[in-house]
Amino acid sequence: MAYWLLKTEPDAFSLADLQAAENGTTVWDGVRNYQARNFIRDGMQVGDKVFIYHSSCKVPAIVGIGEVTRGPYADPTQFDASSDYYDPKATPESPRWFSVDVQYRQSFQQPITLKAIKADPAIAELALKKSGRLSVMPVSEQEWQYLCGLAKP
DNA sequence: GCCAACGTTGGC
DNA sequence: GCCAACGTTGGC
Repeated sequence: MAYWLLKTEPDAFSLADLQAAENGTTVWDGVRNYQARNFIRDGMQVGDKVFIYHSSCKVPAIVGIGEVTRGPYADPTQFDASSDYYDPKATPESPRWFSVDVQYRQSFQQPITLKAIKADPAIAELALKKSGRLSVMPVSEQEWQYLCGLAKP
């Protein structure tokens, strides 16, 4: 079992939207970055825990937790010509992009803000601090436990 | 809305 | 295979 951080823009899809979705579950589609794709395709497994991070908003923060409940599998939007995420070079035989299903687990009473994360030397190695633009990134078990402690003081 | 960081594309 | 141009991300 591994731990991850997934970014989402709350204006487009928030943790509350995940909670409200059917079965509290959504397809995490539209990842179009190779490094992020590799983490999904080669690293993610059913049962993995994910932090949900809100980006491009007033208070960027880790706001809660979800769990991988299916996948990884080929991102269906890459084959959909009407989708913003359509990729004409992808085929079902050799898909280029991958998705997982993510199910809602919990919302933090106290979100862990990017400001707090940046100011905390205990998590200096967190990928979020180092590679600001990656939308899927691994989190170590130590980082996971530490951050959960911050969220529920 | 600005701009820095950085990934991707395409000409050579 | 290099690298300049370009586009996107995302904090502020």
